[in-house]
Amino acid sequence: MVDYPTLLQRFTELLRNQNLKFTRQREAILRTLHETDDHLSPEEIHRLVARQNPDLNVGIATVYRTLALLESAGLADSISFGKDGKKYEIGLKKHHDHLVCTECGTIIEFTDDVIEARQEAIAQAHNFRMTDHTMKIVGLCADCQPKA
Amino acid sequence: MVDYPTLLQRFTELLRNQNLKFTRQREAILRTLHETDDHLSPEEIHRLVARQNPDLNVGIATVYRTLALLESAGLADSISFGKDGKKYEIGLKKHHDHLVCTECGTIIEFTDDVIEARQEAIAQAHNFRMTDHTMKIVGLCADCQPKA
DNA sequence: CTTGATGCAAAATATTTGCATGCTC
DNA sequence: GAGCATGCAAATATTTTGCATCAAG
Repeated sequence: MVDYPTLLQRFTELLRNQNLKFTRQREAILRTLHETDDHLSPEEIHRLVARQNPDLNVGIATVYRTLALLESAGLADSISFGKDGKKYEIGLKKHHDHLVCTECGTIIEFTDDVIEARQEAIAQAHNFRMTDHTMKIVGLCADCQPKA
Repeated sequence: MVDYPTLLQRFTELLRNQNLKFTRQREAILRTLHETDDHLSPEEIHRLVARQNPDLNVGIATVYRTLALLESAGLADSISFGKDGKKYEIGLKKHHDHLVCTECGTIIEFTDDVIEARQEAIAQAHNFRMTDHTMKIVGLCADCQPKA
C-alpha cells in the first residue's frame, strides 16, 4: 500500500500541473479512499467522507467529480461487478487482480507475474499500447462453497 | 462462433426447464445478439431489434428483462468499461478475453491458453471454485496511437 | 384456460450539469 | 481579486417495477 504522504504529494503535484485547486473536500475524499483501502461505490465514499468531516458538508456531485479526476490521473481505479455498479479503490498499489465471490461479495486481491508478463505480450502482439488491465475471477470462496 | 440453431436449442431448453415461454420478442433479441456478434449496450440492442422487427414493437423493459435472463443462463455475457456502461455479447463462444481501446472504443477478443491455465491455478490456490473469469486489457489500439 | 410475458408509464437509481456563491492561489 | 470548486437542485441517463392486457403452452 502507498503511504499517505506520498499519495498526497502526487495529488498536489497533479493539481498544480493542471492549475487546479487543493480543497478540503478533495483531500477528504483522497484520504478516505486511502484509509479504507477497499472497493467503494461513490455513495459509500460520500457517506464515509460526510461522516468523517461533519463540518464540510460534501455534496455527492463533488464526490463524482473528484473520483473522475483521481481516476483520470491514475490515483484511483475503478472496477465494476455485475449489479453492484462501479467501485473505486486507491491507485498506485502494486498492480493486482481480483477474485470475487458471487455469494458473499468478498473481494480478494492477488498478483501473478506470469499473467502480468503474458498480458504485456498480448498487448504487443495486437499493437496495443497498454495503459491498464484488469482480471477478475469470479466464483465461490472457500466459505461459501457447499460443504462436500 | 456458435451456430444459431444450436443457440436457439439451448434457449428453448432453458425456457422449458424453467416453465418460461418462448416469445417472438425473446427470440428476436437472441437473434440480434447472435447476428451482430459484437458488444452492444441494451439501448443498441433495443434499437436493432426494433428496426429488424417493426411489427413487434419491443419495449426497452423487455430487452433488459431478456438480457438478464440470457446472462443468468450463460447465453449472454456482459462486460463494462469506462463511461460507456455495460455491453452484452452472445455467450457460448470459446472463452476469450478483451482488449479495449480507450480512444475509439474498439473491442478486440483474444484467447490465451497460458492465462487460462494460470487463472485456474490461482483460483485453486485461494480455494475458490471458479465459475467465470474475465480479463480486460485497456490501452490504445494501433490506429489511435499518436504517430511516433 | 392458466400463467407467464409484454408494453407503457411511473418509479427508483445513478450520474451529470447549470449556476450563484465561496475558497484557493 | 480572479478563477476554479462547491453545494444544491434540476436535468439526464439508466434500470426496474406495477399493472392491465396479450399470448404461449
